[in-house]
Amino acid sequence: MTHADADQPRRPGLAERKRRLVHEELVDVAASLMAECSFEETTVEQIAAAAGVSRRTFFRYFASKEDVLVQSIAHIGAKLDAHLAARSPAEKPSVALRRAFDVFVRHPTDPKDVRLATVIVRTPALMGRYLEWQIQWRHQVAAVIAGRAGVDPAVDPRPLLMVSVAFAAFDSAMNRWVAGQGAVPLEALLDEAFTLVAPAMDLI
Amino acid sequence: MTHADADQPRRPGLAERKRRLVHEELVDVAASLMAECSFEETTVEQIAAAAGVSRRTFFRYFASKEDVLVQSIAHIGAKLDAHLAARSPAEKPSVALRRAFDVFVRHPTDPKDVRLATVIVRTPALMGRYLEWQIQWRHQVAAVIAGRAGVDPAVDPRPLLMVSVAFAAFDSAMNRWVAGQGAVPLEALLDEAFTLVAPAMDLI
DNA sequence: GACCCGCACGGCACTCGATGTCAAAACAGC
DNA sequence: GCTGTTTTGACATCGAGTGCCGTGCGGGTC
Repeated sequence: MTHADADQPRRPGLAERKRRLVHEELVDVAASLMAECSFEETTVEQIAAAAGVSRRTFFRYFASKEDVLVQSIAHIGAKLDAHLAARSPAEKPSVALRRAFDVFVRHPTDPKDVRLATVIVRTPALMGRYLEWQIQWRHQVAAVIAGRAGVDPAVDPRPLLMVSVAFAAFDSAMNRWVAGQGAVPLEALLDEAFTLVAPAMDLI
Repeated sequence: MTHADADQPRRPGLAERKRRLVHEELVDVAASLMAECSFEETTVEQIAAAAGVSRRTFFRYFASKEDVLVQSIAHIGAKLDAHLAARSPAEKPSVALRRAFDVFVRHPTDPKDVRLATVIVRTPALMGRYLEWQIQWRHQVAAVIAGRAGVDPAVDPRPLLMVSVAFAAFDSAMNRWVAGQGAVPLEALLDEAFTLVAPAMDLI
């Protein structure tokens, strides 16, 4: 690690802060290596060595090689349902859903986010893992939508369908965002995509 | 293999027919084993042994363990764009897309299809691989949609968005289909889902 | 029938991702 | 400085996936 451990080790506990540092370093090193070479060509051995830890330690921080990059997005997506639940039930679903996806936009745009998204989008294996997470989110968010409409998501297909359309819009925006290398703000792309498919999000 | 090689070895060539037989056997055995136990617990060793071939031969038929099940769907999905291209350009996109997805419905319903879909849907790793394929299809089908509307899919986000909505409807129908174990015909579920989101498929 | 060519198969060895085990090291609190 | 807990690294193991080579089988030629 670095030498910057000499400031106040007070608040979050020193061990915890070190752990976060190693975590961050692994993500950064991995994204860097995979941006240069491909995901497949980059081995866990290389990532661990570049971060200054052993291969075994790598797997104590991440369950799989894919997780090094996907976990960053995964923990953001886990907050989606909470953000949707915080919106007023009076809002139209299309508006509430659009606002819930603001959890993914950062101000100002972090170049590392663009790099991360780029590597994921162009690597089928990583996209696969990301989409696995998306399925979980879909059901969670659909449960919230069903709740505010007072229907049962197990028998009524509309909540999940509405949410799936929202994710289709999100993926469209994300793809255009990385295609333009982050030049066009993600917010604008989200607005455009969500507006186009809004009718299919207001099924209830 | 079996002893049933004594009929006319005329048309497709004997070697080719033997190869198809082994291919089919591997898919069937794999789906059966993975339906009993889980996908992860089932090893390639077991599948190969149950099919009467070596582990090495298994990988000459399938590039990966996931492919044993996903490849069956993959080769169907590869025909999607062709079926869409065969529709009249006068049709509304929502109708043309709905009809294109008829490539996935089989008459009568094959119980093996339901089993296959069930294993895939409930196994995250397999869903991931399936969704990787879906991304390819999305772009192919979007190219056809863009072509019939005379727009450039590289700059206009609408074709891909329309197709993504169609796949959201398809996935919804597929999920309900396996949830009901094939009792409700896939056609009816597709009709219902496509009707609900039709407005978002007629963007051009 | 003998020979040869092509091809699919099996066996072996190897890389790499992923996991369990264990001993040494780093840390926290006393 | 000592002790109990946690973290780490080294080793071993398993399964997925791949390259290489020898072999057996079918088909074609003389």
